[in-house]
Amino acid sequence: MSAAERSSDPERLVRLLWEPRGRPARGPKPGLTLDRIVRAAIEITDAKGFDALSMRGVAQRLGVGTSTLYSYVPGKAELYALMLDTVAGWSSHPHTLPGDWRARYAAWAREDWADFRQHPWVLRLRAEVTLPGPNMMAWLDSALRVLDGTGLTEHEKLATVGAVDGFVRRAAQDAVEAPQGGQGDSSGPVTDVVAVLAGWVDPARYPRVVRAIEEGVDLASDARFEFGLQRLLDGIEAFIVARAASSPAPPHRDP
Amino acid sequence: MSAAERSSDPERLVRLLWEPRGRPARGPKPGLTLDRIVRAAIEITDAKGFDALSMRGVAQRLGVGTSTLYSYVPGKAELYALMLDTVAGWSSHPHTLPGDWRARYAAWAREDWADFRQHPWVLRLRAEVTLPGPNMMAWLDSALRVLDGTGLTEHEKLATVGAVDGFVRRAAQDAVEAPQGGQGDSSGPVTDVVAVLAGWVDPARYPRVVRAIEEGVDLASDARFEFGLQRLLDGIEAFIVARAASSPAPPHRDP
DNA sequence: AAGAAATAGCGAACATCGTTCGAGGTTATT
DNA sequence: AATAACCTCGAACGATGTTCGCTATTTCTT
Repeated sequence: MSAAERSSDPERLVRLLWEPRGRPARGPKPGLTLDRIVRAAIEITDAKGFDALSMRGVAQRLGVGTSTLYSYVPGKAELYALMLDTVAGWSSHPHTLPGDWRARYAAWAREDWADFRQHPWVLRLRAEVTLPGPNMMAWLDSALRVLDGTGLTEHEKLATVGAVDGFVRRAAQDAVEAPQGGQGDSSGPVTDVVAVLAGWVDPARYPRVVRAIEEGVDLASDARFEFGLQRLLDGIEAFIVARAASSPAPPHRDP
Repeated sequence: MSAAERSSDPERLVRLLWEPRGRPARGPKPGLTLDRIVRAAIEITDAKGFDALSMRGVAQRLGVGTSTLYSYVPGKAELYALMLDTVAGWSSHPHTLPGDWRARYAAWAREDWADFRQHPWVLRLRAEVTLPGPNMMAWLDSALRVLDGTGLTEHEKLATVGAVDGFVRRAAQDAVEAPQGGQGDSSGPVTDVVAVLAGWVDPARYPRVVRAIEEGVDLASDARFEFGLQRLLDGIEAFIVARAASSPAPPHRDP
């Protein structure tokens, strides 16, 4: 059973994520901080990949014994949660971006699209962490705020945020898995796999996939990303416009 | 470094996924089959969760020594790939569903939406496996086939498939992480986390999130899923219609 | 000032995991 | 019969996350 699955103490994780961290009343001065640990973990993961992150590695980077970390973090699952909330803090809040809701969502999506490709391990993290931290929550609140005055219900707003975010993540995952990644480097194990694969796959069985490949689809291209994004935003905008036409739309509600 | 990250021999994985498996020329009769191993792994994962899957567990379930598995599978990463392609075989091919492209995509999305919630570990698998198998490829070919005659380019078709799939995955992940999951059971560690969380989060800092919660949003509700799905399909349909209007649309191309 | 309490640091150990090795047994070809 | 190819598997290797017990340090209590 891996670290990310253990249930552990939920309250401790919540406190760790949400409680302002202060110096304890007694005992020796801590030589480390939670932030330094999380930062070291992120640096390692950025440099060597998600699977290269280990508690021993983090400790070594910080020049402490491995077990020292456990005075600060209950376990690796909690470290994951802290890492994820930290990177959530990097994203700019959608409601501070310029333009109307559509421009703001598009800008947010493009920013995430770039970030995910630069830090692919965030995609892995999100698959393992379930508890949101303060930064994630603040970001979500901002994303919902962008939809103020659109006439959408709260349910619809949340569904909208999820739809856009889901699209971005899937597109980024495709791009990360893509053989070339648009970087011009055609060597490496991934490309090898595709090359070997090409020898085994029967073109007659998958004519449309083969045709797409022949036409040179690039899973990591911005054009592909933009197409999906615009279609999605089109659908949302059409709904907002249609609803506004069918009922008066107050710019702000007051009960 | 975890099993899923090792590069290993790409060709061996490709052969394992793609080559029809026949009895070897000499040597004793194999007591196992790849299918039995994969099936056992899926059963364990279904019953005890993704992180409870271990090579030792699979061997034990099959009544063999652990190292025996390595005559059939190079490693756990390859087992993951085989598991994923096996579940990909469960999905019905979109082009065999009734209706036009929109009805077919909606039906596929709903099917996946149900499957992902019943087998949440598939979401974890997809985050780790990058090489597609024959079933996945056949499914993709079918999904592209549904868009025949829509006037979309190959790039656009692929982007469309990815957009819908991304939406479904994100919605399913939300649903899986949701505290109640619509099952009426409000105990368990996840709910504990939310309960504890409620005590720490400051409503004033996240007014819109709090309001959504107060209005009783259910991340696992079908209504939420349908809303996002329909908006996305709306956007795609509008694009198809607009393009058809601007240029003659041959039902089939021929060069 | 002195003792108690609480915490930090950490080496060593534990349990588990994926994986490899090598010996011994089985089957089909030569 | 001899050989080559393969299967099986106990034992071991290396790595991981985590716990334990001890010492040292700082602060609170008296």
